[in-house]
Amino acid sequence: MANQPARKKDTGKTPKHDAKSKEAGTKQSGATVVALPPGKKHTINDIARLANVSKKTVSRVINESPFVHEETRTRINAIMKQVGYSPDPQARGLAFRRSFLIGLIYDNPNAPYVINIQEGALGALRRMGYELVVHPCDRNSADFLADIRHLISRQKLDGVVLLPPVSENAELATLLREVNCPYVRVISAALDDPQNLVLSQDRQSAAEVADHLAKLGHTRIAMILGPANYRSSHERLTGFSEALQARGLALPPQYIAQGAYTFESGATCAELLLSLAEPPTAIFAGNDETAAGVYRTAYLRGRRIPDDLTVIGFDDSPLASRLCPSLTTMRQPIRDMGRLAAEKLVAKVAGNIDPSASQTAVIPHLIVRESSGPPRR
Amino acid sequence: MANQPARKKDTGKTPKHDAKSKEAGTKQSGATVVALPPGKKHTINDIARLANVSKKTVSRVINESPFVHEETRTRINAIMKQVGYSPDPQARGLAFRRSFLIGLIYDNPNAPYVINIQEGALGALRRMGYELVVHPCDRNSADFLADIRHLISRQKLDGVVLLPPVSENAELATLLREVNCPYVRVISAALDDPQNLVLSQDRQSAAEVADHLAKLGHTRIAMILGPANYRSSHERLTGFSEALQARGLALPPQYIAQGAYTFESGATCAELLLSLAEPPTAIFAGNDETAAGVYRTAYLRGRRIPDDLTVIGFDDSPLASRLCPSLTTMRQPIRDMGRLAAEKLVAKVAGNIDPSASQTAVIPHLIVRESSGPPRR
DNA sequence: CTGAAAGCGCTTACAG
DNA sequence: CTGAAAGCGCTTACAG
Repeated sequence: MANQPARKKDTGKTPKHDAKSKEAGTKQSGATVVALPPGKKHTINDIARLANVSKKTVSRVINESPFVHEETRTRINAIMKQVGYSPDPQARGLAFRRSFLIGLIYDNPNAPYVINIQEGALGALRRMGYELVVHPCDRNSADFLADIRHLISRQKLDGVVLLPPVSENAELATLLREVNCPYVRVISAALDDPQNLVLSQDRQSAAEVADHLAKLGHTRIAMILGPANYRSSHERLTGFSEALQARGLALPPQYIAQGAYTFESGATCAELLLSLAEPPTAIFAGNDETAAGVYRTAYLRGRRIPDDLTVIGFDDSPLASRLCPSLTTMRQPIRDMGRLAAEKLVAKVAGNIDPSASQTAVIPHLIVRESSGPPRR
Repeated sequence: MANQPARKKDTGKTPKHDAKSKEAGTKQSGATVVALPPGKKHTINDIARLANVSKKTVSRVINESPFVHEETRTRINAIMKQVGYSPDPQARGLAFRRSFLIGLIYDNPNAPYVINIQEGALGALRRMGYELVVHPCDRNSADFLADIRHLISRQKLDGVVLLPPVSENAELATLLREVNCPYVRVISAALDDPQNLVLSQDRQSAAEVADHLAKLGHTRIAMILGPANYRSSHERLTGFSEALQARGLALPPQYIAQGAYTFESGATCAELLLSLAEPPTAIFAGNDETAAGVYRTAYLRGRRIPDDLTVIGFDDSPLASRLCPSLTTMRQPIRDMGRLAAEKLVAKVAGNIDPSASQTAVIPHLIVRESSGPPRR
């Protein structure tokens, strides 16, 4: 690399700027000026002057317009890189009438879930020149919708990602369509146009749990549900009970407990289930939090997991591997879902509705740990 | 309230606009026009026209300038409220040469910690008209500093909040001072000017743990440290050992294990400690994750908590109450720390260095649960 | 392929 | 206490 032949030395081009000399100020010496008063950023005008073109041409390079001479483009790009120029997002947004801001709207899913979605989305958004505005909210608040409407108009969000359970809110989706705000819903059932969804495949996942339990030889199998108004709860129940049935097993009503995806509800429901005359030998908890609640009850009652009771979770949250015994659970590729949602949303914002991305779904799989085993004879 | 006398009805003021009729377009009928073409937001010009003042006066009201007639202010505020006007942050930022964006920079603290800080900060920032830009990073990456420098200049961040462990990074602090970016470090030791800190009081907290163990009657007490290059690890050790000493108890070297604030390190260190000829009867794990690792080892070795072994954590993360037995731990008011950091930072950005806020520290306290008890005789 | 003019929605000096 | 002009850093039509 160091001793490349100096070719094209005879091109006849004069790379020096024929300094227009107006406005060029102190910088019209031969050498390219890089330094700037501290705290001062280069602007598009600086680049234009350095490159000896109009700011419009620089703008074209920034926005990757095809109508720029290859040589010009290369030169301008080099200069921008050299001085460390990056266009001001605010000025850009103002002129574009766009914000390059994507909202992340969520209510109450657990912390690891939010963090993972967030980091997945952030990675993708940064690459594409967007930033993320996180917006925790309360879907039961009276001004839930007004609050979000205000956020969107105030910040001129280019789009929003919705996490369950707010992703299931039909009114919110309607509002977003009304105000013409592109959105992607991370959700467990196809409640919308595929282009607005990232699907989490809860039904298939629950079926995998059923399969695992069936293979272990369990016949007295119970399930703890999530909140009745959570779609994922419904999906998991359907997938689980259908798969059991397909394997000749039943999920009788007394083995279905109404939980709430919480630790406390898991403990309470397990209490109920383990008090039955014929208690189940396996419990599919709605999620990992619920499973921890089941552990709690088993602990208090002196039931050993998995010898006396098999427990399965859902999420593979950090909690799952910290419990003793470690928890068998379904792993959701949550980070990927965040990334996918971001990519899909930006594609929509940019106007390319990629049909291949239309059926965005993600494949979870079972992580078998210590909490599941064959039923005691 | 409902039947207040209608006073001031004889003020003689005509609230109607003597429409200047130029530019007033179609809206010059008597009634105030609120509706707008869908997707179109009101601008400062709309408000000015509706209020029959210059946009500068509206600007003064927005920015709470004292130089506005009270009557004028009231009228303009009413109009803004009525049409649901809020100034465009991008235009505002561009003109102000400020972004109203605060960065949250963190590397690797656990998810609940980040979420709580985030929501605490967000609550405060929103009230003050700022938004939060979250920025997960990798402090071991080669371009760690360049990455952050770039983020700040690209987004023109008005300030940043630093979370441990990056808050302890001296180079980063130096960089921030160089580029003249206000910052607040959430940190466990006063490594900086008080106005740049929110202190987490790790030393006092660890002392409280020592006190609890002493009162229970433990004499063979061990501690698992965090990473050597984490300041909090040092603080907790100092606070713990000094407090033990003050109570006539020792923390001999063989009872000090080098952990890493992780589940795995907790398990490994516990293995070591419990293999000693005279194993400790109590272990102060560096944090809750580490405590979970201790639980794991105790579980595998058939040691019962708290009968055979007392375990104390630090953080009161969600994990603490989910473990069986539930974990005695120090609760840090993390949400408050996020709020405080945001408030402090904005005060600095706005130029008021509130001296009363200079010693911002937060008071943790011990949550006694099931994992601590007297030593077995 | 390139540029001069006008504008995005707000603000800062500068006048009154 | 109030306003007309110019500008923040970028873009969109509109011309060449």
